[in-house]
Amino acid sequence: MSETESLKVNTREKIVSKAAELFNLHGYNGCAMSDIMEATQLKKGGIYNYFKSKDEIAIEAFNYSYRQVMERFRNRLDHDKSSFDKLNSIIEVYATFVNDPLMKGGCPIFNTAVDASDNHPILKEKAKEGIASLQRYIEIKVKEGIENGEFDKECDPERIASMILITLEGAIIMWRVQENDHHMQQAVEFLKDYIQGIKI
Amino acid sequence: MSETESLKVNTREKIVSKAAELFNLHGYNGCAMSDIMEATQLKKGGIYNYFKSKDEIAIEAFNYSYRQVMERFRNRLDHDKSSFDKLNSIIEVYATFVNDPLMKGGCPIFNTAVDASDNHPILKEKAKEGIASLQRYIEIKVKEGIENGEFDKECDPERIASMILITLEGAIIMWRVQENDHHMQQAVEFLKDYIQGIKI
DNA sequence: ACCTTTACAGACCGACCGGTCGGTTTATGT
DNA sequence: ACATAAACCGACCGGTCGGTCTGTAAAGGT
Repeated sequence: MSETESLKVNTREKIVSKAAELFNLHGYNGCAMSDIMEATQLKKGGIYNYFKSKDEIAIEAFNYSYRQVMERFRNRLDHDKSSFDKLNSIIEVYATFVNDPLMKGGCPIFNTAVDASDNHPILKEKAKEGIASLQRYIEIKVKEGIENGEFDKECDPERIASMILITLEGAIIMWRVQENDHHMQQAVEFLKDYIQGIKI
Repeated sequence: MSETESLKVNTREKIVSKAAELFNLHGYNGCAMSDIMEATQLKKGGIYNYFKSKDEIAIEAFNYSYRQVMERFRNRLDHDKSSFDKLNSIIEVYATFVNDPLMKGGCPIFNTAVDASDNHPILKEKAKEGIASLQRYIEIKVKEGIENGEFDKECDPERIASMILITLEGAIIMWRVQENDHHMQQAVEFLKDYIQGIKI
């Protein structure tokens, strides 16, 4: 029983993780069920045994990716003492996304947002909420920095979080199109200066 | 004869301009021939009388959009005397894209880049080249500013052009997802400060 | 040993996609 | 008025999509 269940969970998880990667690389419409079938080495029946629709897979894949992103942040930020280091780490984690084999195609939250902004209301809403909570996450780090005297009291956490997200998002797009990470390097360099500038 | 020809041209142009709008809003795959048929009030045969494939329409639509973007820049920048004003205008033109009924969905060059970065090599290449030339366009304005003594000789035109594009691109994405232009406003505000900073 | 449940296969379906093509309407030159 | 050609229609095609359903093999419980 427990053996069966673990097998079930593994198969299901395999579908989700493979689908998450495919969706991140090619988008929702750009990835057909046949692609997921090939990636998971399963046939139609095997997949639809666990999910009732492609939508359900996509939503679960997004949740999976979201958790992965947040986990990366937490793992990395745990080692940082100062709020400044935490902001720095957020930027660096994003920069690593673009060439990371475990998360091909850049940040899945951003990619979902771009991909689903038309033609898929449910995913779009999830991406929208994902980005909003990402922004809150950064805002909190800035606020903590203000409270513990690291950052200038006059700086605007909402604005700083917004600029970080905008810049990284833009850089990821540029990287995808131009096929080199020159823009991303520049974005990282700029953002590091930027947060240096709010230090007291 | 001339009447016939003008009708022909008009129909063809109507297809291109409507398709350009649809592609900009929903992407290549997100816009079916049936959508273009509905928008142009033509049936299959009417459209395929002018174009031999959807691809051909898409490519011509991109060229059309590209010309429109550049025309806007030229029209606006003609009124500007200084290089600083020209840079300012570029930023403002981009900002107006997001709510402009004549170019719904933001900058078509950026949108094509995002939309076609997978799954459509030809369009991707065109968008890639389009963005590259957009960057050169901005670079030239910066260089002119350096030469005529407006901007700091030490500033890096390539870097500045890159930051402008990254920031605007990111802001457009944010606007599309979050459905408000708050991020765009912030990006514009930031960029105006940014180019203010390179003034001598 | 038998029965139930689960995991998976794969044939099949209707909808829709981009694209073709023969027919019909409409405008033009003579 | 008539012939010619361009503009346009709409039925139709092959292919692919997401999704369904039935069959089967294996595992587990009793």
